[in-house]
Amino acid sequence: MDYLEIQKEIRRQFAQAVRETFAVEVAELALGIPPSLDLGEVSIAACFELAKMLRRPPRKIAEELRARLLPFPGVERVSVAAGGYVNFHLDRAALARALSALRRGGSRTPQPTGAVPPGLVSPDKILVEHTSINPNKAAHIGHLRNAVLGDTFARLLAARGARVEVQNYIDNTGVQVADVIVGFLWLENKTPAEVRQLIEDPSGRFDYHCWDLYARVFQWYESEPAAIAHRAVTLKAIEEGHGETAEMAERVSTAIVERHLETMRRVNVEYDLLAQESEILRLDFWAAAFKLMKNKNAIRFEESGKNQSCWVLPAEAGLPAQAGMAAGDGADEEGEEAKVLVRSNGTVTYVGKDIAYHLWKFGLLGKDFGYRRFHQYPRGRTAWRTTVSGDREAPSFGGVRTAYAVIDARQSYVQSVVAAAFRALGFADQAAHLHHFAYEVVGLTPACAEELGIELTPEDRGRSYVEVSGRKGLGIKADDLIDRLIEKALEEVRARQLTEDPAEQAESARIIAVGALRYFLLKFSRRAIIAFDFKEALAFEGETGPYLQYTVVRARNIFRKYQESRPDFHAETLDEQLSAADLKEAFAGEAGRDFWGLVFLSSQVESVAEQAIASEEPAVVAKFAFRLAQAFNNFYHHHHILSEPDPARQVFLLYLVHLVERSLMQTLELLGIEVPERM
RNA sequence: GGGGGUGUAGCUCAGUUGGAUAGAGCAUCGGAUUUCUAAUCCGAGGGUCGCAGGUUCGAGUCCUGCCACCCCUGCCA
Repeated sequence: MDYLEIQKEIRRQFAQAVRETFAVEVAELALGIPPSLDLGEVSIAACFELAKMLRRPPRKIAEELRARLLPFPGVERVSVAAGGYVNFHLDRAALARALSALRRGGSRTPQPTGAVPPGLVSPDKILVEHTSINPNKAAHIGHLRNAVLGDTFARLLAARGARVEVQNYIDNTGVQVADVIVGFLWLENKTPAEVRQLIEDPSGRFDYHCWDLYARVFQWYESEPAAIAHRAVTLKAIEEGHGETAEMAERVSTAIVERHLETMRRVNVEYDLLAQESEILRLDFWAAAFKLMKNKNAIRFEESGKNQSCWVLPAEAGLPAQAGMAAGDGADEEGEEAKVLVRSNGTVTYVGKDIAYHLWKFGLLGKDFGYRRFHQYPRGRTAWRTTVSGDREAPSFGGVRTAYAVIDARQSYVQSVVAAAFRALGFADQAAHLHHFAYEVVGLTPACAEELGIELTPEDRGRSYVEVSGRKGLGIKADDLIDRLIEKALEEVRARQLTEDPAEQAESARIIAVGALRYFLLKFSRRAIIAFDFKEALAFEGETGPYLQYTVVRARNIFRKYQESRPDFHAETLDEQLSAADLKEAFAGEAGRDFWGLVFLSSQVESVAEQAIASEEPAVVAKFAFRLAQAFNNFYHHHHILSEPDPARQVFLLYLVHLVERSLMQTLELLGIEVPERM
């Protein structure tokens, strides 16, 4: 039995013991870990609760239960501690053996992939939507946080056996794209041919050009308010989907999407499907959703009032209370406010389109996209893109029972509107499986902002962070940051003189830079606002990705060196050289405790992954990886393995190193962090 | 006005669903390795867990009321 199985068994048997002894049920039995390994590995505090119910001292209850719990497979003994904790002391040799089996043959973490054969709509498939950047300019660090969180979450789900489909929503017909097109047409006076040339120019960076252009368009709108009229005209042309303007928008947004995919590929993020708003429009997804909502009376046409001539989702539908001003001023404001889905001019709002998209995700729309291949990743995955008429050999997408949408916390209200619409339609079950994976934005520390040449007010300087602004062109572009990280990592790699080969140096620098970045973005819980600071983000020491990578390299160096004189050696066979009695002895007593601590920690990878999924918190895995690495580094300092004179003990130490290396490696794969050959 | 979030060491943050003696990293100071690489390890100082009540065997964690900061509250997306 591995750790997860033992936990499950303890829950079951403890509940049963309580039932049989006291004829009461314990609900949601929480398992803990005692403060010291001497007190056991699994603890239950339920007896304090039971004491009240049974009117008996908790310690007595614990004692009574303890007697009933043995024999227990995988558990050596059960003890009662402090006022009434029931603690389980696991059979160390047995757990180590189970862990070896679990870690054998390298990582069995399946790659997240959602490619399901056509026609096979899968209710157990899980959809993760992330990234979803407006395709009108280069990606920035906030987008990286979204993508890395979503990608890591998808990896976690896949590692726990789920079939995962990763979608990236492309709002290619929205205002933000329109604004950039306005810039090309009226600020730069470019013809479609010239824009195409700009896209294809290998010496420039099209996404960076758009970044600046977008900011210039906003300056223009501010200095000449009349100019904003161009936006509506352009947007209308894009939505209608024909003519030169629409073609330009299509070309520009596709070029930007390609840049985004490349940027994300650099940080080990891939997608299965790009779901585009243009197809939601062209294939009348909205019309289908609209009809559905009308038929089920989920929405209402307003004859009067401030939303006159609009179709709205009424507040009664269960919208969260956000509503208007207090009625005290005598105005005829209503206490509750409805959400407009169709404007008085007949156009649909963003929320409306999002409802249609989400209905499709759950297979509730009765319509489907066409699909065409868009990008082939080197490791074999294919990113598909929605089209009007599709490719016959395309796999099926959507039609899931559970969907996660990684969207920043500012959009919580809008996301709750989508769920409310689901409930109003009678899709309560689907609404409950529609998870808004909310995370906080990335800001800049005032010092960092000033370093970038952003002028700050004295008030701003006092804040812990300042907001980035795409409209002002203020922020840190993802690729610039990655470049800087690689540059710094390369300096460090060269300084260590481990290799002369420039290709290996470059590869190591890339891996280290990406590891540092991904860990930096993952180590904060998703509700924390990250105040970005170059010093912290570029750190390679302490609680960082490179620290984790270095730990794995250290472990591997031991084997590398050991193997030099023993070419036939295989770490996989170490397990066989140790009997149960050997293991039992090695983990016993004062001396064995630290060894055992390493194994016990290593055995928690799966349990930590489950916890991260349940709490939708990838940081849990990041923190765990760091703890495991720290424990190993401490061990590494205290035990010199290659010079160990006792051969039996040396085998055991090698065995430990191997277990930790496999476990840490598996954890890093969950985090999307690679490990270089040498560091 | 209403809804949501946050408040823990000088700084940046964890805190396993209410449990056993509040923890890391950075920064500061002091130590360690002729050895499997120091991108490492050990140690020290540093805390009114925003404030005040409450709930109970037990509260950083839950409930109430304040205070501070942030976000949302569009016929923008």
